[in-house]
Amino acid sequence: MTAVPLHDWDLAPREAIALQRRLAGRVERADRLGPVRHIAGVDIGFEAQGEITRAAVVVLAWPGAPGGEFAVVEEALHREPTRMPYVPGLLSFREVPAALAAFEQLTVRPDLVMVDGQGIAHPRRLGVASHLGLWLDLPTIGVAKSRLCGRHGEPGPERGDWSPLTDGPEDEVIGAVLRSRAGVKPIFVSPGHRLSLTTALHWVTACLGRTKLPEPTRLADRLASRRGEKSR
DNA sequence: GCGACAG
DNA sequence: ATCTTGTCGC
Repeated sequence: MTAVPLHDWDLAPREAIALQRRLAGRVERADRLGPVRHIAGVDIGFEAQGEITRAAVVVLAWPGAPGGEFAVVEEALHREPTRMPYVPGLLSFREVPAALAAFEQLTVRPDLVMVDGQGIAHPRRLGVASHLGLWLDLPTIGVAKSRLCGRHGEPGPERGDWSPLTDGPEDEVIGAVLRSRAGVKPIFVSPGHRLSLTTALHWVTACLGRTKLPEPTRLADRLASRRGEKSR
């Protein structure tokens, strides 16, 4: 095997970019999902002025209740010293190691994973969702709150309306700008690994509750930012 | 050289 | 991402 050892997470920007180019070629954009019974949400937060990284994973049962509520099957939180600063385009090297550690705590292996960040909607087509998907060998979807690269028009006003996110000279479609809630800034959805954009949109839409973010990501976000203790 | 830039 | 109060609106 030509597996990259874990210590190679600490690479100089130059090498990290070269690695992304190689890994991008291994990302699968065609659907390869099994039956979906468990959907996970992943997000990373920080504490102590960014010195400590908090990786949170929340596993939900599919399907949920009619009202858009899902049963939480399991939660995992991993804390570790932050390994590197935020560098646009190299986010996965900062967040994926901690996310993998959190996944190791799980007793159930999710069938689909939603990650806070971009999938292939990345300069080298290897956003954090794609990178994590490759390491876990699981279908992943990138759900970002803002744009990293690409061009797009304004999506329609209704929940579910979306417009394609394109990039490059060939106008390659790399994701979708989705109106997840009326009257709110849209979210950026892109395939991470092992699924198409159409399928990614299907699942993100299916997991929308009353808020802007789909439930998996929203709950992971809350746990990573330790907001679960507050407001109660 | 001048912007743009997930979390 | 995180630091932070009140405030506008359903």
